[in-house]
Amino acid sequence: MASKRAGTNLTLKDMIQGSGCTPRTVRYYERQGLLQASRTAGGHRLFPPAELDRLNFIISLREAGWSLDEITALLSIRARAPDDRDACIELDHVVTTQIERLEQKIHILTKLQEDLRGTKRLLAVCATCPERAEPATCQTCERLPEQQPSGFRLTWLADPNRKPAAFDEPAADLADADLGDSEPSL
Amino acid sequence: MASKRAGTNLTLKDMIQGSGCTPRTVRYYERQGLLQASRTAGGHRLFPPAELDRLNFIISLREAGWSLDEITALLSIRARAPDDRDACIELDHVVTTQIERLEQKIHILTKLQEDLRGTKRLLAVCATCPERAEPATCQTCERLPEQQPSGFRLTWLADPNRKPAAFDEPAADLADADLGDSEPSL
DNA sequence: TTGCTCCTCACGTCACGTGAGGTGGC
DNA sequence: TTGCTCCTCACGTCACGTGAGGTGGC
Repeated sequence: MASKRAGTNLTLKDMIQGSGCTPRTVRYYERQGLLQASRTAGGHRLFPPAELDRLNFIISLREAGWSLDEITALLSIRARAPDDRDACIELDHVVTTQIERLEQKIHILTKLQEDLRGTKRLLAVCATCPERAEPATCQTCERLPEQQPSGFRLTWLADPNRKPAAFDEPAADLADADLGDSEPSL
Repeated sequence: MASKRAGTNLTLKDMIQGSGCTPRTVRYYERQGLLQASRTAGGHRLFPPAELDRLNFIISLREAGWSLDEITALLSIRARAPDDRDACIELDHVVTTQIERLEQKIHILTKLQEDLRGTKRLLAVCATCPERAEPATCQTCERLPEQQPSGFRLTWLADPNRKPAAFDEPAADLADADLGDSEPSL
């Protein structure tokens, strides 16, 4: 009743420093019931050390694209299940599904990373460009390979005068037309 | 003025099928100016084929954690830059930073995946548990290794009677106390 | 005692989702 | 002509962010 020092417990600051997230996020998670905290006499939060593990696990799942509701459900499977056999089966199912979802997500991010590495290589070519070219003329530049990463095509070769696509014409037509009224399109 | 068939252009449906996202997302991106579309006489959207590439690139960047504002900025770097030299330097900088951010994110997701694989292995052990045990007693189970993945600890070993952490006591005390008034904590 | 941190409202925002009610197009 | 898709409001939601104004604690 009197011994309410921080003691072995963690303050909000400890939680921030141990996780890298913002104070607002920690408070929000506590209000949503994802984290549990006691209070000092002055109303400051005190977290048991295990809550930091829990916070970091929650953050990882958020990075992986889980909603807070999904995370809440995962963390309460064993408590909610009628018995441990059911809980074990359900947990295994959720975990298995998530491992596959992660596989896909990692695949997408790895492909994006490769695309950006390729983009960087081609930008290095353009950095030594002998002429001050327009994006439209870059599209036929013989210093560039036939196949280019989409990051390069979309950031470097895209027509800066992208119009509202009002006409039913192939993109090739844009290469030698409309270079007169150039507005950087803000 | 008259030839407003779909022709080489893509309908909303084509965009959905080619990207896997929802119609709402495509409409939202168009309204935000991230995608461009013409309209049929009846008001239906028509997208130039290149917009599908753009959409898929946007989706990848969203998966990687970019905001739509960041994506808009990236896609307009060359159009906004005073000249190509500047644009090239800025693009290279953004791309380089993003490659590193992706490295970190992939690392986090890979670690989570490994953690979940370990969790799955231990759940297989618990699935053949000879006794109907409580989470608290599981914590000292000799069939489990000393070090356990955090996913396993947090979903399987966590005290189902997690209390508001009102006392400044180590978690170990919870293992052999308070098993009387069990409420599944909804 | 000072300064930094913490607190609670309350409103804002980003990226969409969800109906409601009506129209286009093969 | 029927059915499926598309359209635009308009309001809701999720996961926080952003001040405003005040208090705790080493």
